[in-house]
Amino acid sequence: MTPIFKKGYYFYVDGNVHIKRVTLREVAKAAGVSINTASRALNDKPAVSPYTKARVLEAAQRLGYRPNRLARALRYNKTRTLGVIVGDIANPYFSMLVRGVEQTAREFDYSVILQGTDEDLEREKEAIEVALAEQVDGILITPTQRSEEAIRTLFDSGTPFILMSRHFHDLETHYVIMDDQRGGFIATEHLIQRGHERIAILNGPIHISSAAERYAGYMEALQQYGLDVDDGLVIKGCLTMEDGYRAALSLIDGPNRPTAIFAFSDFVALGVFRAANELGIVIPDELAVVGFDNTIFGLCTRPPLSSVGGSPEELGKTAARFLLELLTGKRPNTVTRVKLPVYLVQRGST
Amino acid sequence: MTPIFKKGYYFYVDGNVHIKRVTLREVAKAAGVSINTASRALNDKPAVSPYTKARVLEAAQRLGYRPNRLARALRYNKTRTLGVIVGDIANPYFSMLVRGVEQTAREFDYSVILQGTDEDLEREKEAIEVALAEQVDGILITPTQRSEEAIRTLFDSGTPFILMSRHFHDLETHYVIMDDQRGGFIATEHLIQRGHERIAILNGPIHISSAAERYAGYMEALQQYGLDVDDGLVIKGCLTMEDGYRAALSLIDGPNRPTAIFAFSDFVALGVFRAANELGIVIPDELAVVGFDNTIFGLCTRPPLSSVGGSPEELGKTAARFLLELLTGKRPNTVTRVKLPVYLVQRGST
DNA sequence: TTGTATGCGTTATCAA
DNA sequence: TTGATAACGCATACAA
Repeated sequence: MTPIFKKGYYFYVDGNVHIKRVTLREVAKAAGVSINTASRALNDKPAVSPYTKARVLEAAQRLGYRPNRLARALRYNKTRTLGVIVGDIANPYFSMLVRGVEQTAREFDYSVILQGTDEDLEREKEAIEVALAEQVDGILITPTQRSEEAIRTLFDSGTPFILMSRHFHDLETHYVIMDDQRGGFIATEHLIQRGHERIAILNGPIHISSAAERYAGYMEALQQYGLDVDDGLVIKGCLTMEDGYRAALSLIDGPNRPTAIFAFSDFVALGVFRAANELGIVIPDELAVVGFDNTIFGLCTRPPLSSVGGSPEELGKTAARFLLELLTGKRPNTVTRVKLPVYLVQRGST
Repeated sequence: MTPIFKKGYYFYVDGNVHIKRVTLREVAKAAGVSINTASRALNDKPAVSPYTKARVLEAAQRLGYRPNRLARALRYNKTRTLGVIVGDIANPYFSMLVRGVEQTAREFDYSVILQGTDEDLEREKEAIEVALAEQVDGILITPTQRSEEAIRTLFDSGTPFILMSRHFHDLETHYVIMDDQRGGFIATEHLIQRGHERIAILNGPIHISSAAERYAGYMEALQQYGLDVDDGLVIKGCLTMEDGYRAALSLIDGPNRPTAIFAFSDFVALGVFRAANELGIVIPDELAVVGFDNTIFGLCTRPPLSSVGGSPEELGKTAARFLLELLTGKRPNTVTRVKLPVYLVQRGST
C-alpha cells in the first residue's frame, strides 16, 4: 500500500480520491463511551442517560458525523433506495414522471437511482442488473417491451417492482398505466366529431402496450363511426419530436394527406407543429392535431394543442407510493393494477 | 423475531418485504470451495485453478448470484455512485443536463442518485446530506445560490463536487458553466442590430450566477450601443414557462411595452409565446424573442425561436467526465473551471 | 445504564 | 492453489 498523500483538495490513495469520513467509532471515542452507547444515543433509543446522550450528540455535531447509510443498509438488508428506469430521461413525459417519483420517494425518505434505456433492450437488461446489484428495495420501470426477457429476470430476482405507463398482457405484474385505449378512442372520436374523416395516427412503437392500446382505441372509434381505415395513415414508431416531425413531413407531402393527426404524445405533436410551420400548413384549418399527456408544452404552440390528459407526474407519484406501500407492508400484496382515467382537453389545434 | 412467512409474491418479515438474495457464501458452498476462493474465481484474480473456477462460475450462474455492490462499497470505501442535484427535474434544461450526466456515468460504470431542490435552500441542504449519507463518491450540483451555506457544508465534507451551470464568485470550487455574460451580450446585441431599442429581459433569479452574468451581458450591450436602460424592462425571477407567461403578460399589458424580449431560457421563452398567442401579438413583427439553451422546443414554436446555444446535455457530460476523472486520479487536482462557448442561432422569432 | 461480541457480504492478508 | 481470518460501519442481543 502506497502512503497517503495530499494533492490539492483531496486525499489520494493509489491515485484514487480518498474521502476521510467520520465514523461512529470516532464519535464514541471522542465522547468517551462505547460504540453502541453512541449508536443508541444517536438513534434515540431508550436506556441511555441524558448526560451521556448530550455528550455523544455534542461530539457527533463537533466532528461532523454523518451516519453511513451503506453500512446501515448492509445491516438491515435494506437500502431505502428505489431503482427508476425510464425510456429517455430528457423526454418531457419521462422527466415529469421521474419528478413525481422522486418527490414521493423523498417523502418516504427513500433515494432514487435513475437510469435511462433509450428504449434499447440491452440497455434495459443492464439497467436492471445495475439496480439489483445496488440492492435497491424496489424498482419502477417503463419496460422497453422489446422482449419479456428483461422483466422476467426482474421478476425472478424477487425484487418488488411496478411497471409504469406500460404493461404486458401475459405477464402478471403490478402496473400503473393510463387508460390508453380510452384515450385513443376519445381523441379519435373528437376528431371525427369535428368533421374529419382522414385521420392519421402517429403512434409509438407498436410493441409498447400504450401504443397498441391507443391504436385499438383509434380503430374502435373509426369503426363505431363507420369510417374506413387507411393503412397509409397509420405511422408507427414515433417517440420523439424528431420522429413526429419526419412522419408529419412525409404524411403532408404524401399522396393522400390527412386532415387530422392524432399523435402519440405532446412531444411527438410538437414535431408535427414544426413540420406544419415549415410547410406553411395552417393548424387547425388545414390540419387538426391532438396530442397525448396534456403537458404544459401544448400551451405554447400556436394554436395551443388539444391533448388527452393524464398527468405523468401523477402517474409517477402513484406508482412510487404503491411501491413504497408494498415495501413497507402497508399495502396488501395482491397484484396492483391501476388504470388512471384520461380526459380530453380541447384547445385551438382542433 | 417473528417467523418468516410468504404472502403473495414476496417474503415478509415483521411486515416488511424481505428479498432473498444469493450471497457469495452460498455460491462457495454450492461449488464446494471456500468463500474467498469463490471470490477470486468470480473476480478473475490469479491463483485459482481452471477447474475450480469453472465450478464456481457454474454455481454462480445456476444460483443467479449477483455481487452485492453495497458490501463491496463498504469494503472499498467507494460506492461508484454520483449524487446529482438539480433545480427542477422536469425542467427541460435540467432533464437534458441529467441525461448527459447519466450517460457519461454509465460509461464509467457509475450509478446516479438524482435529487431535485425546486430551488429551495432547505431542500438543497437536505439533498446534500442525503447524498453524503449515501456515501456518494462525488456530487454534481446546480446550487440554488440562495446562500453559500449549503455548498460550504459540501466543501467541508471533503467529498469532491463540481458545480454545474452556476458558480460562486467568492468560493473556489470546480465548475462547468456556460459563458453566460457573452450569451447575454450576443442575444442583446442581436436584438439591437435588428433595430430594437426597447429590449426587455425576463431574467432568472438574480442570486443565480447565470442570471447575474446574462444581465451583465445585457447591460454591456445596451451601453456599448448607447441605449438607455429602463428598469421597467428588467424582470427577475423567471425560471419556468409559467413565470415567463406571467411576466410577458404584464410587460405587454404594461405602460411601455418592449419591442423585444430576451428570455432566461427557451422554457421561459415558451411562456412568452403562450402570452403572445393569447393576446394576439405577432412574433416577430410586434415582439421579437430570443431564448437561451437552444433546446429542440424552440423548433416547434411559430415562428421558431432564436436562441443562444450551448447544449445542456453537453454540459452535463463534461461535468460528469471531469468529476469522474478527478475521482479516478486521471485529472490533476487543480481547480477545474470550464466556461463552455455560446453562439447565437437565429430563427424566425427575431 | 453501559459495554462486549456478533453479523450483514465482500475483499485482502497471510499462512497452510 | 486454497482456506481461515480480519476488516469496512453500523445495530443489536446479551452480559455486566
